[in-house]
Amino acid sequence: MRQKITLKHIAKELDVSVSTVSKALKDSIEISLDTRQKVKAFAKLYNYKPNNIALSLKNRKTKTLGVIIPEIVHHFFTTVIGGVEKVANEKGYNVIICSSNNSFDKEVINMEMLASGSADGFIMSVAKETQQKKDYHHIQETMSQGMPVVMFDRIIDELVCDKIIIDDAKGAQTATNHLLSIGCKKIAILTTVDYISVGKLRTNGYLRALMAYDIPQNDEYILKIEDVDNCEKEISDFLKNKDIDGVFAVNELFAVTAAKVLSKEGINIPNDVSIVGFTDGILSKHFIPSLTTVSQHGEEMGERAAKLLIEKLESEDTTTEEYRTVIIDTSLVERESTKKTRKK
Amino acid sequence: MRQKITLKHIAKELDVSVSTVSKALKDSIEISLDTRQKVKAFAKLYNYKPNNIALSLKNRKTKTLGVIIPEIVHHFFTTVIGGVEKVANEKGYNVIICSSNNSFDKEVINMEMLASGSADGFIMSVAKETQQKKDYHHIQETMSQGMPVVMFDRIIDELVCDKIIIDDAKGAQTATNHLLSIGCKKIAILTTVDYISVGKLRTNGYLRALMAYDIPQNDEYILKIEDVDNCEKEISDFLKNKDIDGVFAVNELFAVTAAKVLSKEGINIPNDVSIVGFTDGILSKHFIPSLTTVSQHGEEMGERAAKLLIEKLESEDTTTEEYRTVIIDTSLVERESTKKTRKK
DNA sequence: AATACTTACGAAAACGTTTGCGTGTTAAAA
DNA sequence: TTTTAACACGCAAACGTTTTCGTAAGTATT
Repeated sequence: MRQKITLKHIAKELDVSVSTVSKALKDSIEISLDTRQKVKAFAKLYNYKPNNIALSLKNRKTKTLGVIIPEIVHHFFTTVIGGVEKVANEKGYNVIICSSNNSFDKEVINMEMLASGSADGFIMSVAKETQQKKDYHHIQETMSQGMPVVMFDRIIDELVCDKIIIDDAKGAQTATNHLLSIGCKKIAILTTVDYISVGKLRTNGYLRALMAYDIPQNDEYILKIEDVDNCEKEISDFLKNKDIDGVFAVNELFAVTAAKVLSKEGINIPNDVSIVGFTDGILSKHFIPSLTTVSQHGEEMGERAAKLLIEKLESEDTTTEEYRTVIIDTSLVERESTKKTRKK
Repeated sequence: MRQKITLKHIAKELDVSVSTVSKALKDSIEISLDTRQKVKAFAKLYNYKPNNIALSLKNRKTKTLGVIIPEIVHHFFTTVIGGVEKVANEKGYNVIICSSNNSFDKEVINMEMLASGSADGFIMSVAKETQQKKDYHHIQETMSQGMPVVMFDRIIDELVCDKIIIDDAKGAQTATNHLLSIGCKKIAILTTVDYISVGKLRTNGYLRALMAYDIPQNDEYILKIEDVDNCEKEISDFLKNKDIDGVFAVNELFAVTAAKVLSKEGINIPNDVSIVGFTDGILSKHFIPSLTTVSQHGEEMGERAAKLLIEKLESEDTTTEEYRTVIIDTSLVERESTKKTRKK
């Protein structure tokens, strides 16, 4: 088993010093052409690759981006990661992904692990538990150590850092507006409990849209779901015999579940009830009927986040603290779960 | 902006040597109780965390597992990652995930990057392109440098290393058998082109099942799909007016697409045609009708792979080369897309 | 022949750890 | 009082790089 080859090995073999080898490999004019060629040939032959760890230590930067997300088995988040990877690779950065599994403790552990030398900066979306506890010491800690953090999607308002978000309220408003514009009057919303920031914002958008149409808020039409894993029963109970003609769901799962339970009761989608979801994932696309939904452009989020982070990392330590919040436009993807717009 | 604190800082502040600090933090009896306490208090106050990079360099191991997968936006692969992360974290390992995007070049780049110091070993499933090119030099190279590699799902038979697979042929045979057992006689298969190893294996399983029932192979019933992104048209053309009563699809997308085009033609599932898919993902679960499918137990694969890799990493360099191939059992998840078994 | 440049290379420090070994101080034993 | 042992700590090397600086030899200039 051939060992990994180092500068030292090459140096010994060629009977020159380590520094000569290093310089030769970088084509330094300090070294004679003859020696340079010899060294390079040897290095190539033995497939020499500089050791990243040693470089990181020396340069005090790792050229890797730490990504912390709440779930790894999740279409939206992986889309974002795709975007991050894309620009990271373009710019010669590595990406380390850790999932917190929505656990506060694991988020802290992962962050500390990555912060102690493994990554130069962070792209993150916080865990549910973190949002509940409102304990952000780990994030503040790493920021105060000079490591930039870019938050996306599930962000923390109180934290001063770069942020990439969509206008959740506006997206929800657009979605609800669409339902209203095709003639829906009695629109239910399937949302999450309030401590999930995006859930709350989307609920606000829904309410705003209603208000603009002079429709009063009716709590009978609002379902806040805590236990996502058992949402089917909750949604079924909620929707049963309810006099509605539209449903806005704050995520994909709620949307298809609604479609499912309504279909089961013989209600036709979209003729009897129109449905709009949030997040343009696999389910929305392939479900029958395919779902009209608000696309969050996850990949773009990832790209922007990575760009922002790398920019920050490479700006020569200007201590000019300046933080940006970029808002990615959502777009409504119209499909079969809503009636066609009448007027056009 | 407080800088990251190092042993040197502590040493200077407390007017002792770096080695004393290091030893004190490890509670070495070489250091007086008094000093130990002072150092530890100080370290705690300033939240000292040893620098991973320096440790990696010193110990010549990173305590990091490199994971390379063909796609990151993919339910099955993320499930596997979930399993890997789980046991890695339990055992104090970090995980770096890179996606090759099914590109050979990117796979090579990622592997070399991780191999040059960032990871101690690999868990990987190779890119489509790699399977086509049959160029495995990068994998062989890293193995010959003493870094263990565990392959899963899309493995390379020619490579001598640990492997975690499912018995694709057997899973496919079980699936086809199930169709046969509920009375299907004319079973089509929707599969991939042959260079995708799992596709080929699953096709073999399908044929074996048919053979056992004395049904001759009929190429009219076999569709090999190259362009996954445009499979709908291909499947639609293939299925149109075909006299079949069962479909076996080698992945989720083919299965739902089949269900979709059949439904559109007014064919009832499962009464007219039963469908069995492969991979138990979101789609199979939530589609209407929900799909009977072969579950690959991705998380378990990930767990086993991580365990195997860590074992290898921690076995004291016994040069006793010994490689294992573990076969994870598949299971058939019966849902609505197949008729109920008659006999019981 | 004396001086001044080139040329081509090596030594050493630095990044942050850990650890074996050496050593000065003090206290105990002879 | 001298020898010995225990104690508490520092030195230095090592991991693999890069880079600044120093310098020996050779070449060119006067």
